[in-house]
Amino acid sequence: MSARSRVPGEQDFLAAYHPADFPVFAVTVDMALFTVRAGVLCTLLVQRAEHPYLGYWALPGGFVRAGESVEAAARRELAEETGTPFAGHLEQLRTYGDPGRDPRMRVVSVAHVALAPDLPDPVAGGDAGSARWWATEDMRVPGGTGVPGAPDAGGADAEVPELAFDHGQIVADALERVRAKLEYTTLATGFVSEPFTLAELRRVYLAVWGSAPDLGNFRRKVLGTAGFVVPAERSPDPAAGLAGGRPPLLYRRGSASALRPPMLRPG
Amino acid sequence: MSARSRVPGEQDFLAAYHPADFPVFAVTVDMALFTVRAGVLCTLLVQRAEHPYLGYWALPGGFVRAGESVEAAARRELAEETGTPFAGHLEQLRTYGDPGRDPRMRVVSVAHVALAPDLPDPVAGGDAGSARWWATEDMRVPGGTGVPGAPDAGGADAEVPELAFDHGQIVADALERVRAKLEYTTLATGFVSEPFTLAELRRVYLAVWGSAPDLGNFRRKVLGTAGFVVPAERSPDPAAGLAGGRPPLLYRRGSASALRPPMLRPG
DNA sequence: TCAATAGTGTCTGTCAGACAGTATGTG
DNA sequence: CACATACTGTCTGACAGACACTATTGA
Repeated sequence: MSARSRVPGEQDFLAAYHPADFPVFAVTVDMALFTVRAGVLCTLLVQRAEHPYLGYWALPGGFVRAGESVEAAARRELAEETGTPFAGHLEQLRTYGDPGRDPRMRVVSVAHVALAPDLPDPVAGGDAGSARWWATEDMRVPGGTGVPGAPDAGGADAEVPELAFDHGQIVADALERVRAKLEYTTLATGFVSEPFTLAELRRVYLAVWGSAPDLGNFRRKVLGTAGFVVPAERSPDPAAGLAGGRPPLLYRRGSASALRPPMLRPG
Repeated sequence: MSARSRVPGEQDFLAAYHPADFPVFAVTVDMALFTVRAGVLCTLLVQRAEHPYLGYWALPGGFVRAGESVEAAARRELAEETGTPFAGHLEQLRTYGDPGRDPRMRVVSVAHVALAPDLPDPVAGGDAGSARWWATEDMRVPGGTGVPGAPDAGGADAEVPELAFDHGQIVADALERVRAKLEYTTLATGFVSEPFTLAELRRVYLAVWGSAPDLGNFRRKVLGTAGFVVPAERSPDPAAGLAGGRPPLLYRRGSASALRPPMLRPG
């Protein structure tokens, strides 16, 4: 950027520049926000209160504002939905820009994946008529089979949301991204709040993959990977004593992010 | 999509809809196109003939047209640069949309990664002043160290292009994507033209990673992975006899796309 | 016969899958 | 004590790293 000023004539050019005839787009962000609640992988959806797709469920999102970066727009939307500055993991997924995906006008949406530990029920208000967590397993998603084998949140005849726009495809792509990153990164720690036990961390894999790695092998992999987790002080927490059994050791997230070699999904 | 028409009032709403006051963007595609030429990983750049960044080198790309999908725009740009419909691998990389990345107006660019075997020198003409292949190793890229150990195309004091916009960052991200995908997919076969030898395929890894896997282990992995490559008929090609030595077996791309477990980079 | 390229065999360590066992808490 | 949860040990097979070896061509 700093080297640009040395091009002769550029300032004059820019001063005289007027946008030419190119197509005009709206740019939005859509957030596939995941959390694990009671052992079930959940996705946040909002029910549309306006046309098009009135009454359908959609990913939270909105327009990118003038002067606002795409990532800033994503964080703003997350903060609006959760009521606090977003502290979890956020990454870009991909951009969906087919003509006709929004019947109003030409919109390209930069979809993101976000995840955080055990988020509360969404705050009321906002531009959405209503917002709630849905078990990702229950969402009818293109090519997706849900999460077979995971604890069932709503039974076989649970409600299923009808998704607006191409948001079913976005959820499917986001879910596959999260499943894949659990294999070769330490992303799973982003689903648990600190301090956490290894059993809690393993239940994240169960919720996301639908099956958990063998207990012993899982412990060996996690504890044998430098920086995956670090021991935490044993809290004098008596509230955890609701279940009889040996009290578990506690851990916090480590500094490592990659897993080499990866932890492969069973099956 | 077909279920939408059942929402009462939607057609009326859309008929009366006028775009509200939201920011207006231009949407472009930028193509990080890779090929291997004479054992060297190369990237196509075009020299800008206009402000801003006049004289700087940029990734080929352009505006997405009205009614055109983002992927169609990417394929159109590739065809314009190479002179033929693009037959290689194409995938979306990520979207770059920081305000200020283009001084003229607000632009979000959907960057793509493309690769193909041994592409020829670019065709003259087009909107670019000139286009040429650059050794990816020679490109000054944020956080990048080039490809140490690979055959050197231009010597230690080779020319280095100065990149326009944030294209240095895009090239760095694209290179890392390709390097990573060589580990867990069969993407490397997209760099060689059929039929190919295992030595040629291995030289792809050398060019992209800067170091090649051990010969014996590489053959074991490739031939032991069902669908990575399939044997081709031994061509009666006498032109290949320019070098003394045992004539190699020939292969074609197989149907497999994933490598489980992956082939890890050395180092 | 030599040089040059292609291809094979094998030893070894690492690590994941499978699963049986031990430890430590509560009622 | 039984019981529940947490944690450890170990056998085995798959596979990658390292490297020595054989094969087939042309000059």
